Amino acid sequence: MLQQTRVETVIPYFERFMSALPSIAALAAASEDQVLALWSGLGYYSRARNLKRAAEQIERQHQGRFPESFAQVVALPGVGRSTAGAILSLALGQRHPILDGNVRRVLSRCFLVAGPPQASATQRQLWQLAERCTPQQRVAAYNQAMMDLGALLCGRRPGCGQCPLTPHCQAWQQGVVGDYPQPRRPRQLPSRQTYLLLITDSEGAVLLERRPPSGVWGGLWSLPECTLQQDPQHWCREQLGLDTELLATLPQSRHTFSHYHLDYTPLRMRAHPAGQRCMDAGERLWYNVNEPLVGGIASPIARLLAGLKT
DNA sequence: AACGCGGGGAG
DNA sequence: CTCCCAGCGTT
Repeated sequence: MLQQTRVETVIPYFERFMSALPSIAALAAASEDQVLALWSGLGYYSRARNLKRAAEQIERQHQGRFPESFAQVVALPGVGRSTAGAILSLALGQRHPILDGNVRRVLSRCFLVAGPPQASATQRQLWQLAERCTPQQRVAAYNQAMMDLGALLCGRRPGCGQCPLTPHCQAWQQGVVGDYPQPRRPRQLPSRQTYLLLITDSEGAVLLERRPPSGVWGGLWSLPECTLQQDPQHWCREQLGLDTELLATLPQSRHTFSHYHLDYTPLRMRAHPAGQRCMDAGERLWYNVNEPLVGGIASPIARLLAGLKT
């Protein structure tokens, strides 16, 4: 959960998740829908699918006991070098470096590591520094301290006056702390437009459909979409076999992903009871918005559904 | 080496 | 608005 996500954001999700699925066995046995429902709103949903796969792998390959070697831990789905190092150093005291956003910032400033942050040369240099700086003793305390330093003092507006590393920090000695690490080059995000169809039946249930297993919002439940060039009612008849009437056009909103903008216009539509064939192999369902989540729902979709609650 | 992958909080 | 967060997997 903490990959690319702030601690304060994670805490309530973590509490809820651990209450519902308190063990590796429970997670492995849970449905992907339940796991995604618990993850809904956190983003980067492949983490949730990988976490469940990791639990299954531990059950199958490690007899349900969490592995304790680096090679076995880093082989778990969704666990890379830094996460494996964090798990084994913090939980078991093993000597492994970590390199998250906090450590990257501290090391970049301390040792004047230039270059684009994502470039492999920069990465290699930072990992080498992380390895060389990691002590033989008290590794858990060291790694935790590096992350806390990056989070509390060595952030966007650094508090060098209180930092214990200033005697060693080259950026501070040269007065160039603000220049490190080098910022990512800003990218121009493309935008995509769509209608989101809020189709309700005579009982007020909303039609949801499952998104493909890969890509944005993979495996989550979402609303039917059609392009602005298509006629929504015609589209519903052709694609869903539903006779509909258009009730209202809601204001356009923008949802920004890490790599594009989604400009969506929600349409309130009512399905006429005549045609009800739109349940394709469990990939579509009529959802009562007053009931608990049936699976993962992305935040913008959840907000729209919440607007339908009675 | 570059890209895909969410959502939100802080400034 | 912009920036970036306890990064990883795929191509």
